[in-house]
Amino acid sequence: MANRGDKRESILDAAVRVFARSGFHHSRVSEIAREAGVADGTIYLYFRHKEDILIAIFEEKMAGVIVKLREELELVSGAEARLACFIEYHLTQMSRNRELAEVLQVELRLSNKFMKEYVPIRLTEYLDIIAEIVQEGQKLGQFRPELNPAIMKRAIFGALDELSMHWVLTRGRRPDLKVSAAQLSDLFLRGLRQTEAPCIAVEDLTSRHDGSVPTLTGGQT
Amino acid sequence: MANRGDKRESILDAAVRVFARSGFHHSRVSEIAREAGVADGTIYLYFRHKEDILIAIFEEKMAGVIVKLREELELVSGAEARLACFIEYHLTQMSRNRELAEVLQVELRLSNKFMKEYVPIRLTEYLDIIAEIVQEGQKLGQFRPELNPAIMKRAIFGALDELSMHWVLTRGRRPDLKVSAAQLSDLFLRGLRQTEAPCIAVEDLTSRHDGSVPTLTGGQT
Amino acid sequence: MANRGDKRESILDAAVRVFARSGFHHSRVSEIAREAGVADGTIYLYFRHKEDILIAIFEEKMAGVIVKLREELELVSGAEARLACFIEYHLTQMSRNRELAEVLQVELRLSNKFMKEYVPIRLTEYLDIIAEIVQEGQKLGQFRPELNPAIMKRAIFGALDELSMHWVLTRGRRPDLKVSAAQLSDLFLRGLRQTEAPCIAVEDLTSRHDGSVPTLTGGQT
Amino acid sequence: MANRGDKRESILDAAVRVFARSGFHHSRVSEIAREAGVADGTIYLYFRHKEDILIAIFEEKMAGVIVKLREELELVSGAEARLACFIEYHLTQMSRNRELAEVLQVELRLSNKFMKEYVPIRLTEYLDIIAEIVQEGQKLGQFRPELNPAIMKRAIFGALDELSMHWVLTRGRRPDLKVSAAQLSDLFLRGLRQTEAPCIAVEDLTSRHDGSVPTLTGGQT
DNA sequence: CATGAATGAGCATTCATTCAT
DNA sequence: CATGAATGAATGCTCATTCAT
Repeated sequence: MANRGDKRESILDAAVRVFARSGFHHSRVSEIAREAGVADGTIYLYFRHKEDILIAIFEEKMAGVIVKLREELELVSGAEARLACFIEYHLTQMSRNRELAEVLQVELRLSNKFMKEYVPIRLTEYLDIIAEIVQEGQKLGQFRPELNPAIMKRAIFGALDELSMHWVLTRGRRPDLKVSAAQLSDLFLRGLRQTEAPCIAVEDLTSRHDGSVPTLTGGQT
Repeated sequence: MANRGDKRESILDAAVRVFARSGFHHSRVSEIAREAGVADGTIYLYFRHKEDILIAIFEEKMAGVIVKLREELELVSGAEARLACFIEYHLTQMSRNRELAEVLQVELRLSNKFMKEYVPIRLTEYLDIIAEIVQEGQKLGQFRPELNPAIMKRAIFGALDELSMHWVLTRGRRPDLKVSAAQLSDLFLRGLRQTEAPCIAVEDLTSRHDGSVPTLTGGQT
Repeated sequence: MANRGDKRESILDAAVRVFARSGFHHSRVSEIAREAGVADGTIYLYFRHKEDILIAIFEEKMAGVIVKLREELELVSGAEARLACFIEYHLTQMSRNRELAEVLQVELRLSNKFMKEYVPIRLTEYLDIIAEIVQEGQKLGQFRPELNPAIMKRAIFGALDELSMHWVLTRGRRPDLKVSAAQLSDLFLRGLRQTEAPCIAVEDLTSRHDGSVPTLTGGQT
Repeated sequence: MANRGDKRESILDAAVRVFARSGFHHSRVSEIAREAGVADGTIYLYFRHKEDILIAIFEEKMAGVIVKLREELELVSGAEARLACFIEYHLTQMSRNRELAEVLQVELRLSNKFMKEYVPIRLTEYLDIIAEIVQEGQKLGQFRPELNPAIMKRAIFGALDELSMHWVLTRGRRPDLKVSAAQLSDLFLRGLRQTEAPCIAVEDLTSRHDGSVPTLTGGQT
């Protein structure tokens, strides 16, 4: 524990373990302190309150996830492949680190501050990666231009998140996330994809819902 | 307030107002009691804990939603139209009752008991309606049989839920849910739909992920 | 349950069982009501409050005890034999009815009202029986006149009560109350008894403590 | 209030005053805190529950009483004189500190935990001092060997306790404890004492109760 | 007399946070 | 920087008792 960063880090790591073990609300700050090997008061030199730790876990871990995610995406070319890569990466993270997944999926959502006050910079960044991929696909003519990337990013993230949540909350034999990833990729890629020879049915459908032309972004971002 | 049901109902209604106004954690049981016009103790004749009220709100309101949803679905024929109907119905509910939406989307998730101990019967039922529609489409040859309904239901619900959450949490000008519904319908229907003449690309995609044949349900239900 | 007396009686009996089982503080009035087969409110037609039941148990049961005790004492003649009879009778009651003994020895003392507000008519009566025996012995020249019956009655009752309490609170193999009775009789009779030829030592002792003559009643009654 | 011990002590002293004034059940923890000049929470750094304070008062004060009692007993020689000393000491304590006596005699007994869960180490120690004196007297041939010290200690303590309780609960002119002490000493010493020339009557009495020889200890300790 | 739904007073305890050292 | 003893706000829930029927 040579420098400031290390102590902060050890508190965060301790918190992940404690939160995963006891849940956020039942975790005592003093327990995190003990687990981290520091005094109670020391924690307040690095974090403003208990929920700050939770949010810091999210920010810090998400930052790492995003960096690695971008690296993965670099290795793949084409919007389709990249989206599939994103989906698989997201779900793969779950099984990589059970404790962290538990904290990010469940405990984080139990925090008032996170849900209501916090502006999730990293989450926005994460979602925007999806939007970027969608836009890239649209630019290259692979994905349909009439689909609003701001809505697509939430649809795709929502699907991933729901499946992740289900996986984390499942006791006993968990669903195979490989299969889930394959299915979601299949579903979303087909949904997004530009049909070489657009069928009449598609046009009908689109018009049936809002009667508007491809630029139906609805102002959402 | 003639009978038992009425008193219970008035407590639930009061709770929705109070929870939406102050948030679950900051709501005092005594405030709910005052708002409902009963004594504090009376609440405990109908509910075991404060969180019980929250869960009852969910169960009760969902039960109503499900009944009306099924009625709506009766009016529409064909898996495609029914899925579109479902999606629109889900998002439409949000704007119908802001207070209730706030409670169900945000406050409910802040409850430990709900997230961890509660077995969400109504939610399961709700999700299964999606699965039924998907299966119906598969049976009729409209939707691709290789897609696992148990995964699809979560993907679709997750997307709806994420967009709902975003809508509820947005301060200021909210996204147009009509547009969101249209986009989601478009996305998912295309994703699910059986292409008359399956393109080679699709087969490639499927095989790329798991190399298996259409029945990749992965044992998930 | 033909008449008023019966219902009152059944409530008292139920209360003894419930108090012995759960302790006074943990016993719910509603539980006593259920056990007695009456409605909660009915109890308040016969008793003013919960502690009233406890005190009524004491009064009622003591009344019976006193009646039978007096009958027993009638059969014996002589102050010495009567005191021995009293002692044995008191301790014998314990093992007769475990539940009642538990309630009278332990639960009753846990009641604020009993300890502080209640004027224990029956207990006074009970104690006075001891005093009467002592006075009888003094009148007949069997017991020493310098001993104050008002103090003796408390000394003897206190000894009996402490041994009873110990017996009730003992888990496992309980002390043999027959032996205790024999020892107490031996102790107190010797202590009270007029020695034909008073030894010098006794006079020394008495004078050592207060230097007064035999009539040291100290005004206590 | 320089150190830890002082703070604990001031809480105990405050508690004695508050308990004596309002009774244990009606005393608020916050009132004790105010009286002691500490925060409510501070009390829980030194005691686990409210009842813990009560029990600590007993343990702590009894420890002091026992120490001083042993000192007093050192000054006196002979089992007889020592028993008389014990009796006088016990009753003298009452009038020394009215508040403490009130708490130890009345409030303490109103505590469920004290009566049922607590193992009274100090009380046992206190009782055993009586037993030791009795045994000493028996060894020296002053007290009758057939009397079981384990029963005697409870008889003597019970008598003292009953007289103490009566004294504490008496409103108005209280009995003179000096007189009570003298009477009890007289009673018990005569009861215990070995008669130089045992009268026939005594043997009769002993045999009347159990027909056994002097070793009737009944296994009690 | 009997009921039992409704009442509402009452408070110990926890634990995040602070700050003097 | 680090400590950890001290703080004190904050409230859900129980259950004896009532009283309209």
